[in-house]
Amino acid sequence: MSESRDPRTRVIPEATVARLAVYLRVLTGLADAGRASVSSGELASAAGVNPAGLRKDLSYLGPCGVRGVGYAVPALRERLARALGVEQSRSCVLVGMGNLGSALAGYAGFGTRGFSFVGLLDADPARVGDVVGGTVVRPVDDLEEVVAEHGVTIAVVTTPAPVAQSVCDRLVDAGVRSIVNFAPVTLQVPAGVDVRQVDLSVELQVLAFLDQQKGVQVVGEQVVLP
Amino acid sequence: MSESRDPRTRVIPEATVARLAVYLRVLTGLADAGRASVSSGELASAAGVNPAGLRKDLSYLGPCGVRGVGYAVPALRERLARALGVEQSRSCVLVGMGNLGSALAGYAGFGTRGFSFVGLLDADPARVGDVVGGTVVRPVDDLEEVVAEHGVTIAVVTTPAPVAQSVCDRLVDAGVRSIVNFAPVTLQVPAGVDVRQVDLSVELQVLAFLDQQKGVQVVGEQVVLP
DNA sequence: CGGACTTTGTTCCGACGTTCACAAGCGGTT
DNA sequence: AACCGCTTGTGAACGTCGGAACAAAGTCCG
Repeated sequence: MSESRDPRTRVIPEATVARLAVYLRVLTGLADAGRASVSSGELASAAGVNPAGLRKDLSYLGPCGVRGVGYAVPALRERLARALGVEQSRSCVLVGMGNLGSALAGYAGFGTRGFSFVGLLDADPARVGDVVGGTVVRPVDDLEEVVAEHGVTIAVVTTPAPVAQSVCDRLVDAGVRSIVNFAPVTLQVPAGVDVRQVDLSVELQVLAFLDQQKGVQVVGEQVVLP
Repeated sequence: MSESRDPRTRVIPEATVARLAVYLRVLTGLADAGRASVSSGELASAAGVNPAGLRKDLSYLGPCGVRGVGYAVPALRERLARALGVEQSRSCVLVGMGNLGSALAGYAGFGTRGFSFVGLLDADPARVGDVVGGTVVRPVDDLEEVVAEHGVTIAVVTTPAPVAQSVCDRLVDAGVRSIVNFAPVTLQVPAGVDVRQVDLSVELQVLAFLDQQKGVQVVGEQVVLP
């Protein structure tokens, strides 16, 4: 139940993992530009974080820089990719080929970031057979088959909200252990399954709140607090 | 520069604000179902959080429940909407009408959640003039005009990565203070402007990392940590 | 009318994350 | 070969966040 205190197993905080992914993106850009090395200050600036925090994040992977010089771009890039588990491409399925699903499936950037959609599923027969991003859309009934076929463990849900939970249940039963959910519902999953919720409405409402706070200070427009 | 310590102004943590938006979504569903009251336990279960944490979140708004009974659904819903600043609809602009931008602009759910896209902008002349979700797409050159026209303070960026920063700069110059960015780049903004980054690649990579960790525990496959 | 049960609101505490500041180490230079 | 400047890596303090236990308060029932 409790995590082992094994000092050899460095536990990496989830917040750090998310930032490592950002560093990896920045490093890929630097590598494409032909840069050989970077300092923590420059990397931190490009990633929008504190330099000391960045160094601490990287230190979870063990020493990977050279003092007085900085970090070797290609080596650090590969090390981050290995730590994140995207060294070789990982297979994903995407359920729900509406506008949003089609947009995600057609985005070429995932291939270069270590992910490939091996299954695109939709319940609408009119959409089945379409080719999006080089993959053919299959009926949602093939869900279990596709997951088993490729040993998929990661799924993206872009279905309408009312069916998201049932799709999620089927995915979990089929063996999927990690889900990104774009439907505006909170998915109920058993322990051991990770869900990351992406909800534009929530993002907008957080901004609206911050905006409102700023509005009081900047504009001076009266805002009645009950 | 520093926040005022005014005891009347309850400072609400950003993490709490994000959860309040989730509670609001759940409450709207309950209201549509005709429910009159809810307990913190039921709300917390539906939102996927701890009941005690939920009560603490709500307590930032002041007492809003009845002991021994629970929370009145319509009253709490309205109170949350007011706290988040989405009591009346807020105007937003969306820049970049590719697949993703079109998907977001066409999603009807934002209207019911207090947001309306009063401006849809794209650099491609072939897309200008299209009607998405009832709004006509205008050239990106109209950006400053549209923002000023409606007093827009919130923007959504769904452009290709290379132009996201320049679009962001123009938005900020035009007066936008809150931005949701879907482009896979870290936007540089002056102080006082809030950016919320949404990056599916990052979400997937975090899941890949967690997935990999689970794989070590379950499968027992050796993973060499240098 | 009083007591007991239910549910909220609050307080306390432990853990986590972030930041600052300093020591350690490497390269370049004289 | 030794020194100096630069950058990494780490240790410690601070603030924040999340969870659990407890007290307050209102309702329902006998």
